Amino acid sequence: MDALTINEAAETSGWTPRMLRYIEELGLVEPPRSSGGYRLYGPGELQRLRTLRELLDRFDLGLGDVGFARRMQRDDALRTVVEGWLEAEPARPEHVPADDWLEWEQDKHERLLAEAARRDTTLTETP
Amino acid sequence: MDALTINEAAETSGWTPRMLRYIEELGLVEPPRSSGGYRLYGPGELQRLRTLRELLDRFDLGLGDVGFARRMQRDDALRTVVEGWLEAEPARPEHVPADDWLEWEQDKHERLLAEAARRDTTLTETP
DNA sequence: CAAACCTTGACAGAGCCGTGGTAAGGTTCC
DNA sequence: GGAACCTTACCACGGCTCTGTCAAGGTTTG
Repeated sequence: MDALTINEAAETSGWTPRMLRYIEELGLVEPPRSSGGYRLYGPGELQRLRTLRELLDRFDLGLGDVGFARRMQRDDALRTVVEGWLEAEPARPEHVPADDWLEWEQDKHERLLAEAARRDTTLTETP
Repeated sequence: MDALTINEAAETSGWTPRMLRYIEELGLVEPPRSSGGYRLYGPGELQRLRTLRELLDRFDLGLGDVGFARRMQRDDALRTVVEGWLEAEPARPEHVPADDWLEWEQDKHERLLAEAARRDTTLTETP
């Protein structure tokens, strides 16, 4: 019986029960449930909750930030497109004529977005 | 003279001038400046601004989300720790006794946070 | 079975985010 | 040199995030 109920978990982790429910809603820490529906926080969940707090304090993040990171990690299309966009940031290479560069950029993003679209439809189209 | 000034760039990109300044503030699109301080949007910046809009619409993101992704990409310590935290999420492996698993988890996070600290101090301590 | 706990759902407020506007002043260029 | 543009720096406001609290009802356990 080393699983804590929500109020106990709140006390040991430093979060409030309300926040524990919110954190679960964001998909960050999702404890298993008892047969009656009670959340059961085991050592793993408690550890995650403590390190989560450290993470937020240390880097001044919000729960939403970590939630977004989680989403990026799970959604291949999202991650690919965002990373593609960010990678295109560096200054224009001087050795490539501006026109060609633009064309290359456009092509690249079209490819990325097209790929994302393909995955979307692959996932959603179920006739 | 194929560099547009902020109002022209706003018109062609669909953003408002106010938003272009905000986007720059977030570090997402930082156009070079004229000698007098005017922002100069070249083809590359315009392309980035258009794809940024697409990106936000397509995945229902906020500018803050992309800003956070950018921060993660540039800050090694941040990326390492966040990814480490997220990777620890999967369910407890059944074949590892709970106590050992917890210990392993703690060690892992301590290592990650310690590494982050080391990088911080390496960067900030300049006696 | 009853006390003490848990559940979901709703409302509520403080604070931040995205956005617009405006003012005071500098730059460009005809 | 002056019209038209740009700069930064503020104030403002609707909406969303985070957090608390309460209500109505189900679960656990002595």
